[in-house]
Amino acid sequence: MTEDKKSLNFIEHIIEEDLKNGMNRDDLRFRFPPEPNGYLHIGHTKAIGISFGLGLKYNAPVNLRFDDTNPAKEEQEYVDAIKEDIAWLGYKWDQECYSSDYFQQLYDWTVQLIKEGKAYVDSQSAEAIAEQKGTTTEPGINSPYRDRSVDENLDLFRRMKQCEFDEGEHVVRAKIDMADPNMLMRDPLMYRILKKSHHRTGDEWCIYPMYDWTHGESDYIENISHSLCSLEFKPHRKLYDWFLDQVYSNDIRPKQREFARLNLSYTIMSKRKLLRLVEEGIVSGWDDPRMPTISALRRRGYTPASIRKFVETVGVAKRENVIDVSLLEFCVREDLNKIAPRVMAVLDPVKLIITNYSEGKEEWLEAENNPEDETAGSRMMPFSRELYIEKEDFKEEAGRKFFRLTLGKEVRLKNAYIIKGERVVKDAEGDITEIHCTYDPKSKSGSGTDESKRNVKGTLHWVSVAHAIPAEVRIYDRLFNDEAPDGHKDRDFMEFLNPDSLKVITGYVEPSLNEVKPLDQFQFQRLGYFNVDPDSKPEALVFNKTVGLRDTWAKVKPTSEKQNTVKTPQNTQKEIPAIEEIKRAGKKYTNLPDDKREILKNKIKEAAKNVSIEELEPLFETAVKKAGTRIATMISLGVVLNNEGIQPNGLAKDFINKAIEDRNELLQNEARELASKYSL
RNA sequence: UGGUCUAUGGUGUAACUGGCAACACGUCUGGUUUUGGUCCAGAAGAGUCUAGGUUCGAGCCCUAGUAGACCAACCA
Repeated sequence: MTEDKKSLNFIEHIIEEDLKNGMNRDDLRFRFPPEPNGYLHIGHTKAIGISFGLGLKYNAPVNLRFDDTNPAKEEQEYVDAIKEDIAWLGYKWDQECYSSDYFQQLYDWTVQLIKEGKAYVDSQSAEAIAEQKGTTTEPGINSPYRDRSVDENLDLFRRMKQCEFDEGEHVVRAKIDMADPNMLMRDPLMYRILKKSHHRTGDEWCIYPMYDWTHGESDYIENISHSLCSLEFKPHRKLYDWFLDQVYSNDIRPKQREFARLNLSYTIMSKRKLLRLVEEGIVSGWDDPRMPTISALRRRGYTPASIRKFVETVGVAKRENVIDVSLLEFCVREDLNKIAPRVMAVLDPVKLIITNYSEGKEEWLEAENNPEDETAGSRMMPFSRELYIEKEDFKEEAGRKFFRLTLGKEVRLKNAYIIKGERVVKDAEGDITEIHCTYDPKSKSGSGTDESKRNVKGTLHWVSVAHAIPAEVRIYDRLFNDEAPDGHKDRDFMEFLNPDSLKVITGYVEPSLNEVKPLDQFQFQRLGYFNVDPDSKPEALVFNKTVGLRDTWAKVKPTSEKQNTVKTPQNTQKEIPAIEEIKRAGKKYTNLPDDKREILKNKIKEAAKNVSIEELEPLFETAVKKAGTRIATMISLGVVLNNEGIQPNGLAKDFINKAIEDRNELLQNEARELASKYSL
């Protein structure tokens, strides 16, 4: 427990503080409260990771609570999917709860509030109520029903429950304050009539409690100590506390705290928008591997561990954030690198013929399954005269940086022999149909000869034409071309769809893959991580590309050689005006140790090259106050004068003269130097 | 035209009650390597939104700005 050196996030600080102030460690309890109205996505994993992570850290129970107060949107199907996803992620909940379990308790509490004059039945239309609500800048006005008698309220509320009224005829409201600057406090709705069948309570109820009235009370009922949610619920906290005050006696008092939700670049998280992708057939379903849903990630080959690592790495804070997908990709690669067996697959084949290898001969060569895992063992791979290699791995002529096969150059076929490119056969269009090469029989991998250990620059993967299994391979790219597809006010996110987000090709995989099962994961060597799609059948294999290997070659490749690479955003350095740079530097100048000061001084000089004396002048005045700014300004002045070849006068001259009197030695020196140079 | 929240390298998160800004990803070198992967070593990159103030000393405290987010669903 104490060896946990990692710094705490702000929520953990709050908990530590509570513990220090006397809260019992055993009273810690958390919850994850999804509404079962859709599938969980990567954004939810943050909330899941926070609450369940806290549970793990403090060895505290975490409830899974379905916030099912709106039968119009919720379905059992989603409940099941959510449970499956959370379990798959590897988290264990303590109790499985439902807000609907508390409907009776909530009803009873409402009766109590009505009796205390803190709630009333309003019989106006939704429009009228909205109109009276006021705006953010003007207070609302009281409902004409606000002062109904307790008895009348009680009677109406009872009859609402008996389903004597139609939807919209009456609602129950809390009597708080129609002038509160927080709109949520202006007599918020507690109940509405909904004549819908609920996935758990059926037709038992026709009045359903609203979120605000339900959430805090549910936390209270379950003895939740810390109720964590995303930032948009911040304004709800006041109401959360108000409702809690009405029923609170002296038990654990739940605390709502809010964190910033997760945003991922190049994707969208809104359930509504994701639904649109599904309904309009842009994707094949909620688990289309291009979707950000957990089920899609699972199908695509992401591992639970990688997602948990991702959430942990992303951290928890209160400011808006956009996480780059490259971090998610890093997390899967890191995990898969350790566990995914290596195999060979050629996805864009060209035939390679070894002319000095006997026709009809075949050899079975040993190949290790995972260099990162000694226990993974090895397998045998068939080798023969005709192989497939990647088109990309051959060029008739290439520069020194191309480590792959060219005419007259040697490369190694991984786990096999060293070969040398001899000639190419082309079709009528001039496209290469065959590459002919010769091999060095003494160079067989693992044979122990000197030749077998010889190092050549390049190593290629390959499969034997006669033995390879054709397979469908689905290659995914990001669904959107824009970093924040739904971040544009005047443009629909659908405009940013990437037309090339899915490519289906036929590849050739080594024969050891003939017995794969859905979701098995592999590294196709030199290409990336792939898994077996549930659509796969023994006679028709289907693979998904989870993520490519980190590819430093792709970056140095001349653009003409690149194909279909997606433009990634450049790491643009923030542009800071030179004068701004000088001001900033000055601010810190005197606080720095000598060696750092020297670096800073050079920076100032560099910046000053782009500054004119006019731009510098305003600094003379502000410089009077701060020693650091004075000296930065002085240094800049030297550069500027020199650049412009002018004599300092006016403000500049005064500044230099004053500086000679300054008690800061550094400044004095700079000033004296200038003074003597321009003989002032 | 109100209220609430937020502001630290390209991105994300740190910095215990004020003490010369750290970690991860990304980027760039070099080494190892029968994966242009992994691994190892190293580098560059911010002076903490702006302007003031308090202090011997401010990313942390105060004031005023600026920018962004959220808030007026019988949704959660």
